[in-house]
Amino acid sequence: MARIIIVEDDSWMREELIDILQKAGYEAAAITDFHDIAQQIAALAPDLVLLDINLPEQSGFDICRSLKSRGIGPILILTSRDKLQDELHGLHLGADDYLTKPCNRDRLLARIQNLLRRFESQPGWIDGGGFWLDPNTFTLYKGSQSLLLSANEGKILLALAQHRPEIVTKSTLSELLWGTDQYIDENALQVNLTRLRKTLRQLNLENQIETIRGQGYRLRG
Amino acid sequence: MARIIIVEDDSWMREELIDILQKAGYEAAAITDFHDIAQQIAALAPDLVLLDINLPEQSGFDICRSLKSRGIGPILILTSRDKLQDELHGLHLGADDYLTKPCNRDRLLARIQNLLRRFESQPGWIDGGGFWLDPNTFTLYKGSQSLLLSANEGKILLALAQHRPEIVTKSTLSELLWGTDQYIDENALQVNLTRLRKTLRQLNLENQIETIRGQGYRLRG
DNA sequence: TTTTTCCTTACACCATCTGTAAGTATTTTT
DNA sequence: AAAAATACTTACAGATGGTGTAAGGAAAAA
Repeated sequence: MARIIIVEDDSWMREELIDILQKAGYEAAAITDFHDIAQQIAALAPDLVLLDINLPEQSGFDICRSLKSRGIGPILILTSRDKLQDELHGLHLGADDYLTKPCNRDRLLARIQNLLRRFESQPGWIDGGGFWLDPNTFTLYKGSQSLLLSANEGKILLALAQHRPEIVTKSTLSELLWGTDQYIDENALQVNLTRLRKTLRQLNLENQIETIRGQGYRLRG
Repeated sequence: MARIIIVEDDSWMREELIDILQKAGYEAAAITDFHDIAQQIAALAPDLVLLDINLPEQSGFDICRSLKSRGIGPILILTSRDKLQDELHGLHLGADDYLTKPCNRDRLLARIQNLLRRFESQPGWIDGGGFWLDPNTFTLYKGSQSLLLSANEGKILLALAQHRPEIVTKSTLSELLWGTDQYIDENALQVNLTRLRKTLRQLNLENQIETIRGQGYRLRG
């Protein structure tokens, strides 16, 4: 059974977490000495780390990075809701998932289960049919070739790949790019589609994106 | 095994190079379509580019510059001209080393091995003292903040962090940026140092880089 | 003080990304 | 078949960011 190491300075919360996890069948333990945290965790070789981002001595972010630099993971970050926006949004700090406190028991277990499963066999790439897409860097792979997409190209293609082979409406894409489903200027979206198609053609990916007239687009396959 | 892409218009030479490299255990392939060369190479994501500077259609110099601007490298220039001016020109354009034709087999392989070692990508994060640096993406982390460095900034900071707290000479940095230890234009290096320091200041990292007068720079800590 | 070394700022060039505009092509409807 | 609606493409221009050059200022050493 998976071993989970908890880093949490609030002792009540700590005991609570250990209890929940052990009852769920995990091997759970907590760090109580907050010196050289990364070192300790590394020695314990956990299958998952539960890390509170608000620690007294050392920044949770630094610990997270230190762990990742040692190849340890996955890491599930615990944070209060108000700090989430500021600190975690769009940040590549190496954490694999995050959870806002106070946390619901079921949600916590779901996240952990998900994360453990993901870490077993998840390459971090999305299958687009005839190609692969790295959702973090927007790098497109086909065979031995690769290509870096622009931000707009990446967002569109990722949405299409995630919903493949279903239709993604134009208003959905519009909201993705400009944060509004107002969908005022449809031409801008079309231009971006043209550019994406042109880019795909560089890897000999022809006719991947199908137009559904009056609705939106979808990825073949 | 490392993938090497060859750009050489002389078909005999091309086959010869492929043969040598493949027998040496490399994955070697050549560009045969001399249209949009930089684009092709970029898509192939090579570990090293072997570039003949005398090409029929497009100037090898232009290709070299284009590749470097996309962060592709290292580049080993092949030249039959033995004009020193041209070669220095090439190196200053971003080539990482050069070789005169006709080339000795052993020397070619030695240069390649050397270059590949120099450009090996590293895993994980480098501890810079008050910050962390991702050596692959040149992302700078401090606490909850992160920042993407430019190519030059990243190269310099990475070198400093790797040798911390030792001194990195200016000629070393010059070679890192422009592929030559000639250290011709020291001002360009200083400007890049200024820019790096300014960028570090954005994360409240003051006085991290110390100047060792007459020698070079080093990272405090 | 004088000289050497280092730092900073402003400028110009280039590449990339992106939305706008205008015209073309395709499909649907009448 | 013609008209209308929808989708596509191309060219242009503004914005942004990275870079080397040039020139002058600042700091340290002689």
